[in-house]
Amino acid sequence: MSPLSPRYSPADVEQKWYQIWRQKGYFRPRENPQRRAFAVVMPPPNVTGVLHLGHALNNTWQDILVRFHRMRGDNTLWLPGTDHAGIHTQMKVDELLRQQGRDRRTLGRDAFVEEVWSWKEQYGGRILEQVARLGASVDWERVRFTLDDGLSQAVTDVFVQLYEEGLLYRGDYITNWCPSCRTALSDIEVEHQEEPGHLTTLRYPLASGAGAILVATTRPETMLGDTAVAVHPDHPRWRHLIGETVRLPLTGRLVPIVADAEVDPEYGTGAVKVTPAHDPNDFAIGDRHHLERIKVIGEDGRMTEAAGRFQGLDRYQARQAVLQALAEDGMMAAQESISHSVGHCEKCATVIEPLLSRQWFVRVKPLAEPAMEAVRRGDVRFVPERFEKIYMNWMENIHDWCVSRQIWWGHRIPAYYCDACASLTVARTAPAACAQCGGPLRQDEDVLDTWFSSALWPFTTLGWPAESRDFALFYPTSVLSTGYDIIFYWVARMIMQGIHFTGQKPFDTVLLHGLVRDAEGRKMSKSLGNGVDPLEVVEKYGADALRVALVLGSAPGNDYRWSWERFEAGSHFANKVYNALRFVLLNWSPTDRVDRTVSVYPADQWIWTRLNDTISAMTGFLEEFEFGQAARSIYDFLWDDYCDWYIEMAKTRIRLANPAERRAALSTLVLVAERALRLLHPVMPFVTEELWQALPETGESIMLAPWPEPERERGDADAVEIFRRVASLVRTGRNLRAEVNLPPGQRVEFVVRAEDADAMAAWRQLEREVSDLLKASAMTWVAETGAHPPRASAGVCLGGTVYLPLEGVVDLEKERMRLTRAREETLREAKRLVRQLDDPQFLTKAPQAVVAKTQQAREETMVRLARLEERLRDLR
RNA sequence: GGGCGAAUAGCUCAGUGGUAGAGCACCUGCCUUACAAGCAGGGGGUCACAGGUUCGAGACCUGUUUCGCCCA
Repeated sequence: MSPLSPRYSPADVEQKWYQIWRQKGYFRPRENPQRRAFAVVMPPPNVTGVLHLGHALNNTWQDILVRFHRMRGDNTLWLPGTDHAGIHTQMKVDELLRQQGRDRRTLGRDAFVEEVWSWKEQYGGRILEQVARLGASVDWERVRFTLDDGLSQAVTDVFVQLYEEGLLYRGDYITNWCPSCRTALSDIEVEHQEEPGHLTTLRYPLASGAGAILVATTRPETMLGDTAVAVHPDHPRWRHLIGETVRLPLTGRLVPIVADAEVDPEYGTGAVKVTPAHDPNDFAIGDRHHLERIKVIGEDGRMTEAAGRFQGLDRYQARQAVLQALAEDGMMAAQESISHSVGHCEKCATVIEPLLSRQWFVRVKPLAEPAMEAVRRGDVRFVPERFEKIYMNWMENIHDWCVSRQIWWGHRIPAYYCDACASLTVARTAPAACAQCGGPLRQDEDVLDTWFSSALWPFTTLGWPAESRDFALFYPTSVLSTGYDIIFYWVARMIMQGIHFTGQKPFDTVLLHGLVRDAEGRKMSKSLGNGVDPLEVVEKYGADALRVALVLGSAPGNDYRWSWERFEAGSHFANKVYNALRFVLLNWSPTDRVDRTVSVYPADQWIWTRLNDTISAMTGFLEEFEFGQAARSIYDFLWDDYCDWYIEMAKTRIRLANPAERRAALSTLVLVAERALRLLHPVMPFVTEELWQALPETGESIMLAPWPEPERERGDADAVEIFRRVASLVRTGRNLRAEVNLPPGQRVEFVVRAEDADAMAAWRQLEREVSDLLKASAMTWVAETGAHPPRASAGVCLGGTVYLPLEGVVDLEKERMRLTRAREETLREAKRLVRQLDDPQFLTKAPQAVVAKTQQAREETMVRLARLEERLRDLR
């Protein structure tokens, strides 16, 4: 550090230290099995991603934890990596090809996958480079990618094992189909939104000609695929029609009216049209009644051949055309506007088409049970705790998981089909030929859901299923830090798969952060343009400022609103710390040696006591993942205690006193700062390293320095009392100066009257400091009985009265009003305390410490009241 | 329909049963040789509402209102 510039410039500092740390291997775990392990696997950002503030927040949390544990001597691993993001990446490369006038389909699968790989090589590592800019102390030798050989083999192994255990099956079911992405999705990849729509009532004439049955639908175009009408068996209006046949309008198909208890008799007309190929409920009804499944909408969202004259129309055009045709035939009975929930693809926002298709599913319930039990018995803990309920609630109502995706980028499903004998083989390595008939095999075209491989992340990254040293040392991992929005996608599945495959939970603690929003509380989105690139913040204010701003005033699980003001405040703090140390270093001469003996000077003992308290508080907060409060405690210590009080008091001895006193003050400044920087290091790694290295007699790196422990022998309770009195005196004196509008630089005389010997002794021990802090030209100390100036502005403080004797300046009327106000306030306070201490219930039931504290407060308040009244009498 | 959260200073938010806090904004005065990205002083609150538990509730319990989110 060059102490020349009065402004801290993070840009000069941050990149330098990160490179040094990385080169020297400080980010690597010590791999000492004797030490307690602390392992975190980074939630893999996807390779298409650009860093956003959510990543910055999450990585800051993880880095705080990891640096804290490393300093505590734990065998600490933070493993980074990225995720292949199947659909998302494929879309990205599709777009790229389109710009080049090329197309995935004409390119062919192998060539396309080659394209994606080369794209990944070019851009895939960028997000990790961005993470590095935040100061993340990850082990770069252990970077993983979900499509790495080892991880891919593990995915295949897992698939095969689940299949052999009967937990994985292939079948024809209604799936959430995205006509734009052209793939099936799992239930949770569908986002439901309330949207305006129409509920249309259709007239379905009975084949017998004896009237019609009315059915209500929000999706009239699917009527072309109807294969039944269903009513509740007890429905009063329609019950008598059960068993009759309906002649379906437009198609003329004859379909039965069936009874099904699942039909809600209250909804619509109480009768529903049944389209087993296009609705999950209708599919279930179709299953129960063995109905035909007719697909009238295809994978491209257009009407199929089965839709007859509507073939080729887009599903929304078809809706209009079908409605018009029905109206012309007099089959439209009514239409009303309604609001209903519509599913959208979370990737591209296209309306999801429930479609009958053949997919692979994981039977989840058997996996969910042990995963719930692990949380129930506290084996896996959620922070904040309330998310346990959300997890449990979802797990209890879990449905089978559709894991096949009709895309090319990802882990290809290890299932092989023989067209000759229609047999299916699921195998770890591709078989040469069909085991049944010796015929040729073709591999399943589909790949697995990206989350299927992400679910294995905590153990496959450590080498599983091989019996690796890392797995033995670091699994189960310690903390999984992520946003509450992916509890279902990822956290729940990791717990299920982890327990099922390794027999152990994947992590002890799930630490959840909230969403980062803009100043108006909106989610950040590209279309709104309300996000901010964290690197822009880093360039403007530094990574330390970004980190401390993200942490200060935030709490686990709560959303965070970002604003430039918060980042700016963070940079102000970095600058404050820099300047505090700059002051120390400017006064330190190269020949000085640090005096490590215990100083008995009250100011020194006071700052050590405050430091010790801060160490205890901060350690506790970090252990409980209360990063906001941890940051707050070191922030307050450095700014309020160290800068505003201690440095100001130390200046007295540095400037005036003899060499021994000067050395004691400077050594305390250095020693306390050294420890405070260590406390701050996990939150603000760069500025703390820079300053720590500049301090005399430190070490190789603050990263390797131990986490501070309280040093009680250096603190002292009496010193705290002395400081309380001194601070009260100084505040009161400054207040007087401000009341009479004295220019801050002007030196004036103060008279201080002590109410007893203790107060006098306390003040006199630090009288030089008091004099400096008050900018006094002279201090006159008088005893209770001593003479005091009648024509003076006066204020009551803890331990006595301060007088500012200024002939002609004192406005007696104003003085009386001020004192009267103070007396009234004090009187209210005194009454409250007296009332509380008169209550026998309080005296017997409240803890002794609270009673003692209240008694002390009462005594101090009563004395203060008496002195205010005395002063008011003086003014009469 | 079920569940979860939020409601605290003008704004954004911390707050772990014991005298209501921070940052920003606001008012007054200061470029006091660490820092104007700063210093000193100041104003500003029925802790959404109503009950309850407790010696004591912003915090715990019950209900209500408003807003947000998740699930179906």
